[in-house]
Amino acid sequence: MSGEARPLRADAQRNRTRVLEAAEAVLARDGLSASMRAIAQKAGVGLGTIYRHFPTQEDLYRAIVTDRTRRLAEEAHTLSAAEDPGAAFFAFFTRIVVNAARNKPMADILVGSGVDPKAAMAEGAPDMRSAIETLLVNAQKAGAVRQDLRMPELLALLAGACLVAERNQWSDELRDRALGILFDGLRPNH
Amino acid sequence: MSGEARPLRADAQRNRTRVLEAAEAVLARDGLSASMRAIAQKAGVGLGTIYRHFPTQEDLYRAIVTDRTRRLAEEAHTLSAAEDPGAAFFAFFTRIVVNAARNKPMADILVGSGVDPKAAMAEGAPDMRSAIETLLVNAQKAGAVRQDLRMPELLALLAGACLVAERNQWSDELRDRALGILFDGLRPNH
DNA sequence: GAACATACGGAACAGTTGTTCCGGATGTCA
DNA sequence: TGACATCCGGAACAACTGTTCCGTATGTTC
Repeated sequence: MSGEARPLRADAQRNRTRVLEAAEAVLARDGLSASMRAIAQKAGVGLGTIYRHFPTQEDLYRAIVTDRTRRLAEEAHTLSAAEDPGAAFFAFFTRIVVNAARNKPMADILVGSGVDPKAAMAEGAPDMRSAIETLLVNAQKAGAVRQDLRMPELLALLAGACLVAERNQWSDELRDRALGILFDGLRPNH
Repeated sequence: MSGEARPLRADAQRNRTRVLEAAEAVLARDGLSASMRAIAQKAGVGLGTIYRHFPTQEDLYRAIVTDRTRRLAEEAHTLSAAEDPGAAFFAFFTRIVVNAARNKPMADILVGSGVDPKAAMAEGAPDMRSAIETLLVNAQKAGAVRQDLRMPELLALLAGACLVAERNQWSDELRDRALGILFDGLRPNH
């Protein structure tokens, strides 16, 4: 119902993207416990400026997380079109974990809309969920993933991998070793 | 060097265990973000009383976490004596995860003495680490666990499982499904 | 039961946090 | 350039946090 919003003033536009960038950096570093003051400082901006653009901390965080999530969901679609189903599935799993290592809040989204109020933060979450589900189903049809694997346990394992990744600074090698073992468990034929 | 400390006054002794019990309960519920006030209230005790017994929040938390850790390490020894190596290994893995679901800080210990200052909290951590290592080596000798599995990735996978367990209230069924898949990855012969 | 060390409770302090508010600066448009 | 809506900065507020302090109460000892 709200018509076309008049374009932002130039400085407002500039500050908005500054805040977004700073928030992304600080969130990546501190996770969901990042403070508004830290973001304001990083952005070289006053506190009021942040609140002018994002009425609430949650609004700001959601803007970022939703964006990340959507981008990942797109990647999933690209992958499932380009590669063979098995490779696409495992590649995307890895992609999410790598992403989580650099974006602390990622894992919290995946644990799902559990008890934690901050967990149900991303509007893009359902998109990503369905993207994952598509990859899973296709990989199973192709025989690259065990038939008895279902979404709940897949998400649980994915979330676990992300949670570890966001806490430790894994070497690439360790990450690959751990994921390799996990992937062996996901494959059929034991 | 400090000689025998005179026994605590009766009420002091009573309050000390009250605090410990309350802290355990609150820590299990709120994790490492539990507040001293919450613990004091749960214990039916003043704030000063807590600080008399535990000079610092970290001291209190460490007392509990260290105790838990030691008990788990003992369990590991018992298991490795009683059961066959493979069963002992997987049983203990499961045991830790179940424990983590009820004791929020557990997982944070396992991620190791990383960046997080609160992670290096438990003095019993090395004990548990070596307990796990023993179980692993024995299970490998018995051929129940793949030979190329080493401690770093094992701890990573274990930590991941614990982190998920402490966040979601898993049904027992989901937990078993997820662990089942993970265990398949840990076994030899693919 | 008196005397004394010990321990208790909770107000008070210092540091966070998210959020609000408003005087003053700044971009925009005639 | 002038006039005005828009936007900015950061002090101030309220609600938290861990921690300190001290008047009071309580257990212990003779």
